[in-house]
Amino acid sequence: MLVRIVLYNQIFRFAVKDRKDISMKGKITKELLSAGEDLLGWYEGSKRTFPWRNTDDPYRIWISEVMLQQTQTSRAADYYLRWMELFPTLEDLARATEEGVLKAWEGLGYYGRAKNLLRAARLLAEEGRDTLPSELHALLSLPGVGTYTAAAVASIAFGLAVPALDANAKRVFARLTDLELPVDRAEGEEILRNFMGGMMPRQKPGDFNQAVMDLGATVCLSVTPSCPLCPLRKVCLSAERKTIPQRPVFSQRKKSASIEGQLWVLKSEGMVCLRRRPSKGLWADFEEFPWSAPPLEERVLPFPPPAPGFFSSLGRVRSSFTRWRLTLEVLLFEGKAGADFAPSQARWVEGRELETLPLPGPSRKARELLFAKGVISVR
DNA sequence: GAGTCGTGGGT
DNA sequence: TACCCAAGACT
Repeated sequence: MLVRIVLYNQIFRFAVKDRKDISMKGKITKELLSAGEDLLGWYEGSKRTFPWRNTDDPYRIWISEVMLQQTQTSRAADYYLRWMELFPTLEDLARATEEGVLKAWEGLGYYGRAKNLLRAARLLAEEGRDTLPSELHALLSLPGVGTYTAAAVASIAFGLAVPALDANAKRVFARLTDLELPVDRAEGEEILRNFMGGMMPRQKPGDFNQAVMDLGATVCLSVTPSCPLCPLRKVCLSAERKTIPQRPVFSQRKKSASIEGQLWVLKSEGMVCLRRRPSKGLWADFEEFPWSAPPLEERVLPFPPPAPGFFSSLGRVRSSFTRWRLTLEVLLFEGKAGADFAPSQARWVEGRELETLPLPGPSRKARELLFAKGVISVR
């Protein structure tokens, strides 16, 4: 709760206070404020079109913002449209099942987001609400809503003047201020959030936040920025000093490691064998084909591995998360359950059930292999 | 603060 | 191929 209050104070300053206390090596000047207006003008002519920009429904904006956490817009669009057909309102979502929500989220990653959406919808429904609250602190109290998402929803759906500091905004303002501090640490973030909040025009905060993101996604690119096209080039300290390629600065990038292993598809009379994952950690609560990739995951398999000679390889599937790059060989065992293999802590499901079951990445790709190779015939 | 949590496209 | 990284939140 304390954390929530601190976050709340961090972004709430800009909803109530003036353009003071900008802890930049410079201040919010008239030129900068004017540039902010220029950016709004640029946005009017250059903004991207997305399905979530056709609405002012706070529920829809909330869903889109959560889907877009660490996710590129091009991937979220289809999921958003499908989600709105399945769960068009907050009440619909509150009545949904977790399996239904996870199935709708399947393939989008960070599945805690979907679980949190459901939790939040149920919490709000219990309070008798039919839409999102408009107060910043109430938004922040929802599971899965942090500083960025609260500010985005508050500004876009409710017109509150709070800066939504996402990765795009960090890049844009780290360059504008030529910030040498890392943008993934509290000190750097605080400076950038102050700067952005100070520069933000008070009349269209939602448009301003989205303008910054669009600028970061189409002009102020990470590797190949188009500075000549930038409406902020005249006030960009980094462009002036030719430090664009060095901005923004990140504190640490951890290296990743490759791991190889095997994934087993046990098939017996049209049925396949799945196990359930633990309720915490990676792919929590999902069912999946059993796999092993020591030393990353040395879990007890639900069966003694079948004798060699009865299997065929269907190909490889890849998946990466945190600092691991996982490659699994998909091995198919066809035989008779009980005789050729005897799973213990697993369940058998009909092949066609795989379609409706939410599966984690490797199992999802293995399922596609099964369908593609006609091992299981549905569709 | 540092780790964890997914995925697929871009270079 | 082997990286990088994107509309972050949580523990």
